[in-house]
Amino acid sequence: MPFQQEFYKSAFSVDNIIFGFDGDTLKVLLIKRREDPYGGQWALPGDIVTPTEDLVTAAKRVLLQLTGLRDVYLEQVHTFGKVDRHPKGRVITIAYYSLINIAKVDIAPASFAEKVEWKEVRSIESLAFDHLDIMQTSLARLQQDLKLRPIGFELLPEKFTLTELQRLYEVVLQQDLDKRNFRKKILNMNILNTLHELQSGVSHRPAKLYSFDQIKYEDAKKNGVIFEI
Amino acid sequence: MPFQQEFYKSAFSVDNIIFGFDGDTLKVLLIKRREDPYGGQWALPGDIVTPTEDLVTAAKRVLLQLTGLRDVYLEQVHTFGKVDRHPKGRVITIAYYSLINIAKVDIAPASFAEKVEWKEVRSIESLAFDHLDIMQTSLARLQQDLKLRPIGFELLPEKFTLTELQRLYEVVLQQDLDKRNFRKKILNMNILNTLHELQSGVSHRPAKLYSFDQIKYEDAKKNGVIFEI
DNA sequence: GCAAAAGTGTTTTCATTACACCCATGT
DNA sequence: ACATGGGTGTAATGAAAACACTTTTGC
Repeated sequence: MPFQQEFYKSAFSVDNIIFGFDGDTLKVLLIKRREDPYGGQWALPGDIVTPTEDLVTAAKRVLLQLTGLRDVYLEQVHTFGKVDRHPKGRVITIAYYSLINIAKVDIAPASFAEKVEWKEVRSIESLAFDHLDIMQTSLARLQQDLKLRPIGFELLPEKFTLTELQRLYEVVLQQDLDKRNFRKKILNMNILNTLHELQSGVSHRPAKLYSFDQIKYEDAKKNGVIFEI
Repeated sequence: MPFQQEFYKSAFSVDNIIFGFDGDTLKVLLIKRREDPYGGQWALPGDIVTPTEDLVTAAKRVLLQLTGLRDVYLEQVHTFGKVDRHPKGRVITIAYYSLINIAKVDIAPASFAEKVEWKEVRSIESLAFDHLDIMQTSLARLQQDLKLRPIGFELLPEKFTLTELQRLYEVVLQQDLDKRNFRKKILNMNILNTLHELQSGVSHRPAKLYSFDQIKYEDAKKNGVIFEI
């Protein structure tokens, strides 16, 4: 550890809450820490922000290392800075959540981690540092954002069925939604492209595929359409 | 400047967006900086967070210094950390907004400021550092929060009239509201005490005074009442 | 008695909710 | 032919919006 850090013992880091959806449950990407403090425990991936790097840049760097993905939906959540939150010194951390299409990712263990794994959000009971708190705060924020912004699509493949979309909302918000009302609401907003293409490989009537259209969304917004689920 | 700071040139600060309402306009407390960088310019009050101090503690300290107030409504907004946002080195800053009753305050210039003044939010066109951006982000957040949480009262005297409350909402949200509908909505929530006391010193029919009741609010919330304006 | 803001209900409009059956495909 | 999820419309309900006149006080 360089002298000035040893002395001043003050630094800032980013922590990433990387959400993924596998069609059934909401997951978050965790690492198993190799070293102390909290060696062997599950934690959120994160890293110290270097002196010449913007906060988002650092968050994107961690994300790229772990998932190989660029251009990912990223949102700053909150900054956690309790004096004693890190046993080795003063580290305040800025939390970012990101939404990724879980199928696109082939996760690669980073050097600082023994393992990297998708864990079901609902099953997580403890994490290193104050990461459980951070994760819960981020989840609450995701739930809030999901209702008011068209970001759910970030968690799905580019082409998706309305049922898949609905299921995503149900899982994240933890509430059941009415099928007909849900479809009406989404389709009336006019923010989706109806692809003239069907689901395949299912043993029932295949569903129509849709994709989110950013341009349509901007247009709709101009015309006073307010996204809300 | 101590050696390790000179060397590492990395620090974190808090900046406070202190909102006040004078019955007519929304104001924010600004300081005129005494020293460079940005000497002579208006800025948000803030300070470096010491190594042994929590973030909220630092924010409260700045607030106390400037206003003499403790126990103030305080909310973390966002963290600003662009590499070049501070000309003297790397300083990331955590923004907190607070809501205070403007009448309670006798503002005291802090040592680092030439002047401290309430400025109309709408009239502010530039500030030192990235403080304009910070202020605008905080205002947007306040507007959002004001609609969904019973925090408007924090900006008013303990006893207030419904017209005052309505005016506050109109000014902050920048939209007109219907008098009867507004009253209906607020009173139906059952979160106010009707004081059996009237306004005095006005040259028209005096209005009833009300106060916000936290206990009533908690009760209402339990019964499924959702605060929304 | 006039100016100024306080106070008060009803109707209309619109958005949300609740709800059940036929359809297309794979096995 | 049966199992599985896909796809569709209407009526009922409740919340939000629109709207105008009387009341009380100070001057």
